[in-house]
Amino acid sequence: MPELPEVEVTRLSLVDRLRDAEISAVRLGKPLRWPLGCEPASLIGRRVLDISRRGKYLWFALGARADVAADAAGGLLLHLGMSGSLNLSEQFAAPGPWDHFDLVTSRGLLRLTDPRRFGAAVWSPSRDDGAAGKLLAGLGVEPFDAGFTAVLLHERLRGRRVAIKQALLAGDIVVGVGNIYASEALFLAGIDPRTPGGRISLARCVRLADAVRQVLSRAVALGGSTLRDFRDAHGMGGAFQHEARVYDREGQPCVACGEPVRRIVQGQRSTYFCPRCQRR
DNA sequence: CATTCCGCCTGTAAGC
DNA sequence: TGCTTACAGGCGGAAT
Repeated sequence: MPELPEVEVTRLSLVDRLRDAEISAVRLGKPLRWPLGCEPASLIGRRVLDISRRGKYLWFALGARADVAADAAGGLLLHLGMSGSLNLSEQFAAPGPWDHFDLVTSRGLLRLTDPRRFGAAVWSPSRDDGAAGKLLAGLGVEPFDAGFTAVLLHERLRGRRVAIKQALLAGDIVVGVGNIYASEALFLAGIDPRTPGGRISLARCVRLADAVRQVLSRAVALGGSTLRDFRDAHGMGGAFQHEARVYDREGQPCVACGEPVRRIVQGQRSTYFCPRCQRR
C-alpha cells in the first residue's frame, strides 16, 4: 500500500496530535518484519518529540525518560509495508487479529494495523545511527528536496540498463515512488516504462522529475490512494485512485488518446502505460 | 558494480 | 460450493 503520499498523509494526520504525548504502555502482537529491538517497557515514560519522514519510513523521535538517571533519547522507525496503517484513537478498543503494535499515550492509542506484517517498528538510538541509520542508509534523495533535479536524475541513471520504471522503484536515486506513482509519473512524462534508465535524455529527465513531484504532491493533497484499506490516522481514506491515469486501468481507454491501457510485468510488479502516449 | 530473484505474510478475487 | 492459483501498495539480501 503505502508509498510516499500515504506515509506523508499519515504523518501529517499524527504529528500535531501526538507531539508531547507520553507513552504509558506498549503492546506487541504477532512479529512484524523486524523485531522491536528494545524492551517494550523501556519506551514507557518517553515523550514524542516529533514525527518526521524519510522515504516511506516514519521516525518518531522520543525523549529520554525523566525518571531514569542519565537516560538517552532515541526513537522508533516505523514502516507500513504493503498493508499497514496507523490509527490514533481515544477509544482504546481491544486489539484485532491484525493489530501488531500499540502505543498507549497521553493523547490516545496509536495502533499499527498490518495484515501482511511486512511493516515494522524498530527502536534506534537516533535516526542517523543504529538500526534506523542502517535502514535509511543508501536511500535516494527526497523528491521534494531541492537536490532532486533533472541533472541529478540524469547522472544517477547514466550507464544503467534497467528499465526506468524499475529504477524509479528501486529508491536509490529518488525515494518514495512506489508501484502506483511510478506508472503515473511515467505517463505524465510521456516515457515508456521499459526504456533503459541510461537512455533517458536530460530533457526527458526534466519532464520526469517534474512528473514525479507533480504526481506525489497531488496525491498528498488528495489524502493518498485508498485501493483497499489505506486510512490516515483518523480513519480518512484517500482519493487519488480516482485520478489515476493508467494504474489498474488495463484495457480501458487512455484518458489522452483513447488507446487501451496496457499492463506488463517488470520485476514481478505490474506496470501500466499507454503504448501510444509513452515513447522510448 | 548492476541486475535478477526470492522470501517475508495474509487476504481477496478469479479460474476451474 | 469448494479447491487452487494468481496477485496485491515494499524491500532487504542472496544469487547471478
